[in-house]
Amino acid sequence: MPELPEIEVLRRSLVPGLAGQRIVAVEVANRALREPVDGRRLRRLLPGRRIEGLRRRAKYLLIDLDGGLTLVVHLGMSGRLTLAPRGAPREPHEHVTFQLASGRRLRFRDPRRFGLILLAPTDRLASDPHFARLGIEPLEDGFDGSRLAAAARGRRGPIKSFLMDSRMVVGVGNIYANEALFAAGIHPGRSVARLSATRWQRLAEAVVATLARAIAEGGTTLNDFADGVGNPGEFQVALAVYEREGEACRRCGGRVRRAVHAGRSTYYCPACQR
DNA sequence: CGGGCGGCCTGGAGGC
DNA sequence: TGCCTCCAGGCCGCCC
Repeated sequence: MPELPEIEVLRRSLVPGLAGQRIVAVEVANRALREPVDGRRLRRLLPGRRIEGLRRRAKYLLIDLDGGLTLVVHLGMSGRLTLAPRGAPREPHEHVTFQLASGRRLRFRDPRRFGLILLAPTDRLASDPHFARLGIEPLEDGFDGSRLAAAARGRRGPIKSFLMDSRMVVGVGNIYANEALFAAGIHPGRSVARLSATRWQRLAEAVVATLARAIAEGGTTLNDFADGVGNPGEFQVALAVYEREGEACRRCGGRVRRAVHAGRSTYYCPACQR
């Protein structure tokens, strides 16, 4: 489901129901996520804590708690984090549930269990192994073509793989890499070693514009994405190339093509992207 | 060293 | 209808 826009949409949707709330209990029904959930630690450290705010880093949602702790949630491919009303029945694949003082519950569901839940001291997040090697945040000040070009110096390989490499740029997954490259008019297979400064800049601007528009549209709902209160996104209707193999390019009318880079589907218009 | 690929899991879609 | 294969929005680690 979730790339940067979906996590940002989720974050915003959860603020009203979570900010200032106290966690009163934690249940772990299934600890087998990408890394085992430390249920004992969660139950020992979370009850009684107040949620001070929600942040996002890359595709991680950061729930800051009083006492200097941060609850880190990653949705993987199929994770969902939603607020359920008091008394709502447990749902399938609901692996971790946080009971709130308001009576609502924050529940984490994840059929494929590629997600992640962990607790870390807020002031040590940056050096946590999950965060230490993350690259540039594309929606922060200073993100531009020259920073992208600098990160790519000495590297080889297709620009699409570079865009999706979280050590270089964070938050851009398969959907938005495809869409941003289309918006920039750059062929996804083009080597990072053969991109002019002008095109690096165009790409940076396309990444920002694509992510910002997707956030404004509430994210992309292909199968099952919904924000923290159940609203689906609308950006899927604006997708220019993703999952549109054989359909008409919205710009030139030619056929959208599919290829594979690093084992992932790549969609592009061979006429518009060079 | 950096890039590419398989594997982790389950469910849904499509083919036969 | 039912079974089988393939594929999926992320990420890590192994291999070359």
